[in-house]
Amino acid sequence: MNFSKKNETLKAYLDAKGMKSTTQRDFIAETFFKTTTHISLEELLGKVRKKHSSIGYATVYRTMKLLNECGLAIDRQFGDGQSRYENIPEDGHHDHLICIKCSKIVEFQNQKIEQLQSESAKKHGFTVLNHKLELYGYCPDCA
Amino acid sequence: MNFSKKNETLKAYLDAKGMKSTTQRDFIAETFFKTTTHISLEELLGKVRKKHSSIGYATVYRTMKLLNECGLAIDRQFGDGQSRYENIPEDGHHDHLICIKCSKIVEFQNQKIEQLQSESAKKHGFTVLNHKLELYGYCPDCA
DNA sequence: ATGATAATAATAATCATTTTCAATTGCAAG
DNA sequence: CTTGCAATTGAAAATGATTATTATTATCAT
Repeated sequence: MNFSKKNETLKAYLDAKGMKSTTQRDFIAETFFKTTTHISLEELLGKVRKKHSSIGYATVYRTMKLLNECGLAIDRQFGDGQSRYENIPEDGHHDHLICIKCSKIVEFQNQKIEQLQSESAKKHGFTVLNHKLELYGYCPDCA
Repeated sequence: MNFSKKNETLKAYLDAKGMKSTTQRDFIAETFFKTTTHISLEELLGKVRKKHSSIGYATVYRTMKLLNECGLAIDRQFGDGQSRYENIPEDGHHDHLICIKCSKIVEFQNQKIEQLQSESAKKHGFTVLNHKLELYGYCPDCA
């Protein structure tokens, strides 16, 4: 996989802030870009440590905060007490079903909903760039 | 104000779980039902203690968790490290159009979207109690 | 290579939320 | 109306995620 565009964005952001590119930052970012779901910091650290076993918690936290700031990661809270970061997918946006009992998260897509959102927005003269749809309830196991 | 319907829902939920109705629970719920914004646990405790000064943190946390579980409160996280709860208005749920430039917020409702949400949820075996839909973009003035 | 500066890993500290537990309360059967 | 017992409570301790600290190490322009 090639993340040259994302890497470019990150590098530009670091430059602009007078920050440096490091082995750890690059590897954490690279690892994150390969993910497809909303990964928790702990899970990400696990993946990262398979190659670089000495990378610490704080570095992952700091790096993900950076990626969020430069628009490469979306910070999401699903109410289970953990922050998760979502890699911005190449193939479009997905919405979430969240179990309020066991915190299970299921992704789904519904093109019609997206379409209706655009209509509602247009009705109020809004130009929508981004949206967030979360449905809360009980999953099959907790119903 | 009269919250008989909400109180009924809460009582039914407690009954079904073999839980009891208590002075503290009732008062915390009543206090919460009067709120109109996203109140933090700490703020709610403050309001509650004006009348019942000895009610503890844990009881407020436990009660709000209950209200969330039976669909009477929406748990919201704004990324500031605190949980907030939103009281569900009597006249139905509102979705939000949010301007990323001037922060204007417009509420809207779309019955078809709600319907499609139910369908998506059912497809995954979820029972949805509440939802959150936020559309981010530019309002007419900022477009 | 050197030096100034930023970044890191490990650790401790912080802060919101949960759990624990002894004391209290609600409720239903008698 | 009392009694008995399970559920609930408040206070304090514990937990768990996140952040700050600090000595050490890595980066990069010179």
